[in-house]
Amino acid sequence: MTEKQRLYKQSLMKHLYFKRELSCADLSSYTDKSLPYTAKALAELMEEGVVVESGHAHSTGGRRPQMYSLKPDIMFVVTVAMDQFITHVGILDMHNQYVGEVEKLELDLSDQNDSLNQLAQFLDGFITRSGIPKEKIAGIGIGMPGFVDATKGINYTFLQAGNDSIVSHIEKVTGLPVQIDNDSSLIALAELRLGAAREKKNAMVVNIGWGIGLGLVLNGSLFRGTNGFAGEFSHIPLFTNDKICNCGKMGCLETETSLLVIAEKAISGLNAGRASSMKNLSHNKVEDTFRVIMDAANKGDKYAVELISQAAYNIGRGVAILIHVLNPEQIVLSGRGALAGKIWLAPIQQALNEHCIPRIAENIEIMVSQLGYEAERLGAAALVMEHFDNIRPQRRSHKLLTA
Amino acid sequence: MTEKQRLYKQSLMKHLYFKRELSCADLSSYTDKSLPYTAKALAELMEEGVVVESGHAHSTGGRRPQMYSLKPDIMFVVTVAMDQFITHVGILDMHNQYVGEVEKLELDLSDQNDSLNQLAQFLDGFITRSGIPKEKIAGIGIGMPGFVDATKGINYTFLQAGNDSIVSHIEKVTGLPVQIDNDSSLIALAELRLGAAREKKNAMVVNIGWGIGLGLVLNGSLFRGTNGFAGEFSHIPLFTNDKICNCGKMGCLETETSLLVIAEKAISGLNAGRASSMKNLSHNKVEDTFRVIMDAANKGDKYAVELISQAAYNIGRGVAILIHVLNPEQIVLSGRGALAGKIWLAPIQQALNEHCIPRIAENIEIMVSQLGYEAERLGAAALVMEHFDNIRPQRRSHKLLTA
DNA sequence: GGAGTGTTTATAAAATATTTTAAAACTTCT
DNA sequence: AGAAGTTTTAAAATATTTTATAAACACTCC
Repeated sequence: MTEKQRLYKQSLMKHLYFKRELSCADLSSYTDKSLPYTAKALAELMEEGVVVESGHAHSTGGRRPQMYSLKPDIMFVVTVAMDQFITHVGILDMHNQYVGEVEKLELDLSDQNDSLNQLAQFLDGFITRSGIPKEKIAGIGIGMPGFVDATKGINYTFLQAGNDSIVSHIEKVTGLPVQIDNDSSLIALAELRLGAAREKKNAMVVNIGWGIGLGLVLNGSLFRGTNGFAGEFSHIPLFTNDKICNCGKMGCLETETSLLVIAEKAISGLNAGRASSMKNLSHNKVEDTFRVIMDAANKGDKYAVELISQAAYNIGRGVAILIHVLNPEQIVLSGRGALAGKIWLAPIQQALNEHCIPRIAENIEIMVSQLGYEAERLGAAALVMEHFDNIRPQRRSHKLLTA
Repeated sequence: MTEKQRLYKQSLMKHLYFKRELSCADLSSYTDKSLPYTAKALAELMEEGVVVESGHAHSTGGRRPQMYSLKPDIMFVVTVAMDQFITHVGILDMHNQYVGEVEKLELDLSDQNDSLNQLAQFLDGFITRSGIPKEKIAGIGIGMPGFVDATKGINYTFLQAGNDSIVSHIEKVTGLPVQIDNDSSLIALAELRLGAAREKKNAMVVNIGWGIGLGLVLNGSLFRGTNGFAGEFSHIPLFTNDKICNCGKMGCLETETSLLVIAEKAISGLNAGRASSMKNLSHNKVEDTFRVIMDAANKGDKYAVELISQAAYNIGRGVAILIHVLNPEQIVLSGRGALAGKIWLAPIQQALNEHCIPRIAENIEIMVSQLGYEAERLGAAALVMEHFDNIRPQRRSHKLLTA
């Protein structure tokens, strides 16, 4: 088998991973190769035990197509979803089902000490504990907040690795191929391949969290810009307020819209005597504080709704800019904030009505993500599979395709 | 010769058009085909008289490559650059040299009457007068302001064509393939293929004119969004002023930055007694008024410089947003405004310093276009050639490749 | 200032990849 | 039951790359 054919088969596997189940004709048109040619490759993959038949699909007026899917245990992906304090690690099979438990690692990203090595060691141990042989692991996908240069494998904000890159350090420790990217981009990737943005060509995925992240789907694929920094939505200069952002500048979108800002406004508002059902908010436990605010808003607490609406409206102003510049067909709200769902939707829509030229906004679909907390984890796995058909061969165990 | 080979040769021609002169090895790597294969196609193109040898290039350490270029008169492109009042029409050969004179047509775009048909008839007459047989014309490229849907061939702002599209109407009258796009996008295309953004993967081309246009180069090609509306920079909601924009909304970038606004500010400032060397500004002749302001600024008139600087700074704020969202490697200033050159540069840079996260802005190259008024015309020609390797065959005369 | 070494381009022949064509096998619709 | 549409398979034809070899040139070393 030549390199080229191997690559083609990997590309088929990639499509089968993302779409779960496809006919030979589907694969042929996705890969732009002729039917007989993909049929041949598919037959080989079945011979190798990688692909299995999975029944027949409905007829569309002719012979019913034989469907194919990946054998779920032919390969696995390690997914790592980090936030500032906690890292979730899991293993997914080729049907995106968890194998074993998702484990938590308490890792303070802003702690400059030894976090990277801690992570690497933990991952190596986790893989060993799982009992899955490394030859069957396609790679490790990592999502983290911060300024991530995905091509260099570096995070300029967290986990400094000295001279080494994050990617190469973990690759050395685990012996497996590693991919990293910014959390918002991975959420967008998950939506693109497995979620609301499937089949969309241009979509904006807004990640409402401690900052306001953005993942861009342009021309049907994830867009990362020149250095992988694209989507720094949180720090666009949109206000003429005097609030200093933690990026050092003033007037960033984040200074009026992030969950942190909402929490702080709530606390100072209550202290100033605003009437509300909310109680016991604390600066220290932002996570809890925010949950309380969300719950109150869901129950109709007027002040809580007002706080969220203000933030949402301002996010909407930012989204209006995106719409004018990029003319997307869909906006997906995602992240912690979006879990509260539709409270965000109306004020954002309101802002779009006020700030968008009607013709450019009229057909845009605005929705809340269904993937929830799974988004980043699925995105991390998707990141590995996204590269599966053009990964450097020496980085992949040879046994994967001959097992 | 099969369809596929014909397409491949057309793709070679396209590359030769844009790069002017290439070696066989260059073409092979641009098109991702093997050297012997492109050598064979190239030999055929030479046989057909389409391609000629054009000397040897310098050696890069080995045998000097034979260079090839298109025979300039093998084919021609009609370029049409429209603004609100005047339309410039010309014919370019395969070396981007004008054949005959550029002709002007006074055509008021906002006049709903019969402008489209007038244009179509004028173009047909122009082509006939040129003496070039239609079989040798690859197509007509048209750039115009407004909301252009390039795939549908419609302009929602100007030149309504009833049930018909602009493209199909002109195709019917002239019998030639027609492409249209928004003026700012064409300027960006010209910069990408023939100007400052050659070899760049991500660039923003800002078109400073009666509005502030934007052309986006993303992943090495022109980005148009879902409906071809991408780049509506002029109407992003960036200010909380009360000025009503001609789009009907308030706070658009255009309300503080367009050349029209600068002219109006200048007039009212002078009426209010501001000291300046500028004289005789008039609301009616904005074109002249703006020229006077530019000249004054170039000569150091303090008020003129101040007016332009304010506008430029605000454009810079908008560009800062683009930089955060799209992480480009280059910003090109273009259009009428940029003809005044470097007066704009400093305030824009100033705004970026204030509003951009340093790491994301530090390597961005900001420059003034060298193409000047030629940009849109070259872009219109480039638009035709951009589609040359995937145009529907029935839309092209058969003689082009067998002449 | 030539001989040797390494690099790049050019071309022909051989090998392989890929598509086209055609026919068979199903399914649905009428 | 027959017509029309769709998938599947096999054989033939074509497209494309690989391999091998030669030619042209730059650079270094003596």
